[in-house]
Amino acid sequence: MPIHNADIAAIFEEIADLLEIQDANPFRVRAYRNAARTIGEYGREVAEILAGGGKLPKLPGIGADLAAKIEEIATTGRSRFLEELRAQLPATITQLLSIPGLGPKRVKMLYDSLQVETLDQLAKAAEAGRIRELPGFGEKTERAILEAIRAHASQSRRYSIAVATQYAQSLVAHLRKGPGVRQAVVAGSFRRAKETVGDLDILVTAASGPPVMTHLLAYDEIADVLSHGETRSSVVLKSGIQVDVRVVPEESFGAALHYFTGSKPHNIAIRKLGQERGLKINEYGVFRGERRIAGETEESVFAAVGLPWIPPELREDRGEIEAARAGHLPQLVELKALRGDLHVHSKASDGRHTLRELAEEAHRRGWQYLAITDHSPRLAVTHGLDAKRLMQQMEEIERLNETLKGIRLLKGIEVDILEDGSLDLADSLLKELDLVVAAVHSHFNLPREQQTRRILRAMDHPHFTLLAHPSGREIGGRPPMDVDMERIIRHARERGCYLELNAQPERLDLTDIHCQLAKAEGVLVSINSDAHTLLDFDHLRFGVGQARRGWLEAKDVLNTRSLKELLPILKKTMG
DNA sequence: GCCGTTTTCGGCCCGACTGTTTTCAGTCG
Repeated sequence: MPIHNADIAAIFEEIADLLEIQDANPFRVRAYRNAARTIGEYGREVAEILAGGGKLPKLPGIGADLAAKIEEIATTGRSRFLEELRAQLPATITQLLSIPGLGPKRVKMLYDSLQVETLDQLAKAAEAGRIRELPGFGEKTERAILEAIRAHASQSRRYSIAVATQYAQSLVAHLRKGPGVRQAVVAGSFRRAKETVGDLDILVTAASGPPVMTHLLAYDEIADVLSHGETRSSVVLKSGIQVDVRVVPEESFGAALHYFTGSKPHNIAIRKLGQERGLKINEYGVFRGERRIAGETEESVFAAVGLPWIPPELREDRGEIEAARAGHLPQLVELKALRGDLHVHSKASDGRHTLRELAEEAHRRGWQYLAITDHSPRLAVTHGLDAKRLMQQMEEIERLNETLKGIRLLKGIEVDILEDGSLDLADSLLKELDLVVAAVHSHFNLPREQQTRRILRAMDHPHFTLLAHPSGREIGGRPPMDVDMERIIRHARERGCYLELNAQPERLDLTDIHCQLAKAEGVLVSINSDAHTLLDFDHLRFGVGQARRGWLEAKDVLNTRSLKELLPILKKTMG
C-alpha cells in the first residue's frame, strides 16, 4: 500500500499527542506538529521520491532525526517510535484530546487515576460522578465533558466558505450596530479564504469592550454561550457554527487583525522576527519595552519587522515571509482580472438558462467570452448532448454570436472521461469546438495507477483542452480520487493542456498546494464557475480565493487572457 | 526536536477565559 504524505503527517500528530500526554518537552512536541504540517502540505509524495531513488529534500523544521523517521515511515509504513509510545500509553487515548476542555494534562490525570482510555470509558466515568472527585476537576467540568461526548458525533464539522459567508455577514451587520463600534470584520481562516472554516473569528474595534459583549449576546441567532469576558466571547449559533468575537481599541486594529487572521504558524514566525529585533508583538500592537511603536494598521505591523504587507491568503508560513523579505511576493490574481468563464452549463443539459441569458449575464459582468460546456451523452441524468444536439448547439452559438455585441460565446463541451480514458464523443466532432473541457464523473474508486493512467490517456487526446475538477472531490462528501496529481500536472505541460480550478464552493479543486505545483510547472489554471444558474457566477470569488492561496498571479490563470490571446492557445500546439 | 554572521547550548509567541482555586494551571486560539 503506498504511503502518502498525509499518512506520515498523521503518525507525527499521534506521536505529538502521546508525547504531550507524557508531559514531554513542549518544544519537542511542537517539532513533531510542525513536521506533520510541513509534510502534510508538501506538494510531492515523499514515498514516491524515495522509491524512485531520490533523496528527501531539506525541509524547514525537519532535521536529521525527523528525516530518518520520515524515511522509515515512507518505506515501511510504520514508526517504531510510535509503537514504543503506544506500548506505554493506550493508542485510543489520543481521541480523548478531541473533547473541548480536555488537554494533555487532564487526559493523563484521567488515565492515571481512573484508567480512562476511550470516549466510552470517559462517558461512563462522568456518568458515575467519578470525574468531579479528581484534583483540578469539578462538577461543571464533568458535566461539560458529558455534553461534549454526546455532541461529539454531530460536531467537529467544518463549514464551506460559502455557508460561513452567510452566517458571518449577518452577524457582522449586527455587531456594527453595537454601542461604540467602529469596525467589525471577519478574520481567521475565513479571511485567509480557506476552503472550509471550523469557526468564525470576528474582530471589533470599540472604545470599550463590555457593552459590545452585551450587544453580541442579544443576537437572536445565538444558541449557546461558551465563554464571555470583557473583551472576548465565544458563542455557538443556531446553525452550529462557533463564533469567537474579540474587541480591541481602535489603535490596535491592525495588530489585532493580523493576530486574528493567523495562521498560527505565520503569527509565530512574525513574532519571532519581532523578537529578533527586540520587539514584542501581540494583538494590541508592536512594543519596544513599554512603548507601542505600531499596530494601527496591518502595514505598520509588517513594517515593524521589515516586511511589506502580505496578503492574508498567503499567511500560512509556506515561504511568504521569505518572499516578502526578498521583495518577491506574487501579485495575486484578483476577481476583476477574469475576462470570462470556460465552464458553463445551459438549459440544453442540466443548466437553467438559455444561451442568450448566459451571454447577457456574462456581458453584464464585463467579460469578453463565455464557454458553453454542456454535458456529453454518458451523463444521461443531465440530458447530456449527443452528436446531433451538439451540432445544433454549435450552429445556435454561431448564429447568436452574430447578434451579440461585446461578448463572445465559445463552443465547448464538458465531455466525460470514460473508464478507459477515452472521451465520450467522437474526435471528428470535438475538433469543431473552440475548447474541450473533460472530466471524470464515474468510477471514482479505481486504483491509483489505473486512475492516473486514465486521465493521462484522456489528455493525450488531440482535442483535449482543460481537465475539469481534477480530483473529483466534493468537500464534506466525496473524497478526492486517488491519483498522482504531480504526474497529471507534468503531463498537462507536455501535452499543452490546462487544469481547472472549479469555483463551486464544495469543489474548489485544484487545491492550493496543487495550484502552486501547476504554477511551478508552468501549467495555466482556469478559474471556472461550472455555473448551472446565473447566481453560480458569484462563486468565482471563492475560486479566486483558492487561487490566491495557491500563489497564482493573473499571468498564471488562463481566463485572464483577452479573447484575442485566448483563442489561439486553446488549440494544442502539439502535432 | 530544531536551529544558529550574536549562539553547537539554550533558547524556542502571546494573552484571555474558565474552573477550581485562594493565586493559578490548564486550555484554547
